[in-house]
Amino acid sequence: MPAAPQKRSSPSYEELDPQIEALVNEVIERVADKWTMLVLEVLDVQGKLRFTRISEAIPGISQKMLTQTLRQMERDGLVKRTVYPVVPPHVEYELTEIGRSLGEAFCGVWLWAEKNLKKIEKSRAKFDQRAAVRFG
Amino acid sequence: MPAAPQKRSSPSYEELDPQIEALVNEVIERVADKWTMLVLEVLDVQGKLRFTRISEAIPGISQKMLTQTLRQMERDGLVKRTVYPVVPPHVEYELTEIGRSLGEAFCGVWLWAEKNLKKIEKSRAKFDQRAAVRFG
DNA sequence: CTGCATCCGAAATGATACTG
DNA sequence: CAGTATCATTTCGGATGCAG
Repeated sequence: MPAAPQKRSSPSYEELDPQIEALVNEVIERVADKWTMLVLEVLDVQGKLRFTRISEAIPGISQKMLTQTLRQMERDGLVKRTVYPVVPPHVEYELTEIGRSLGEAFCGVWLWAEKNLKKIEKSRAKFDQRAAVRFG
Repeated sequence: MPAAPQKRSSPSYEELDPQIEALVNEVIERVADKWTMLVLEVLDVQGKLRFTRISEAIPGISQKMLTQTLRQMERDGLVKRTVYPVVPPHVEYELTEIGRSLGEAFCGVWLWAEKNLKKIEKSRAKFDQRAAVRFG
């Protein structure tokens, strides 16, 4: 998509080839996943952890989703998986360098969410109220 | 939801009540949505736009998803919707102050993705190769 | 032009049972 | 303990038709 070259009043993201941009979008979609972010935070905060510890730290997650998420993160190089060949199995997960840097990058969003939580809730309440009025 | 208060050993993002944290997570999940981010970027770059313009700027999106996304963003106070009572209808969308600040917050993630794209692809290739070997 | 309602198939996720 | 496999369910998303 040749997207007519456009002036950006305030270049906040950078100009990119459409192709690169698509790839970046894809990466972000993957990484901005709900569980991925929670796992990221847990590992960032608590360091090296076993499978069960992580699942305990993330209340709603199923073992299926945790496995899946950890695999993806491992594949993307965000997480390092260490298996100790003992019985019963002992597996540890920890963030890699890239993983930690992603944590930092997300920090901005985290802070934003924290900071704007009240405003958002207020906005929602207002919106819902207006909607309710409309339908009597 | 009384959610048993939990101890956190080493807070990296800020110590938060589990309740606040849950809300923050919820906000992030909402906001980290695929279409939301694309709409966010388009409006950030191009400013005030009509419905059809936005849909043109985001190749894969269906009208349903665009409507849905814009509604959510409006509800969260990220987007301002202006209706000109003319016929045919004329509706314009633009980011609010909060919306723009979210754009900035996400900028870090965007840059991260751009910067680490290569590493991620390399990591994936390696991972997939190992997996392939495992299964002959 | 904008956008809501509905139907339908596809994909994501959860619950459960089982294995090394 | 750390998964895999399977099945049931929910959710998502696209297509279509209609309305203000």
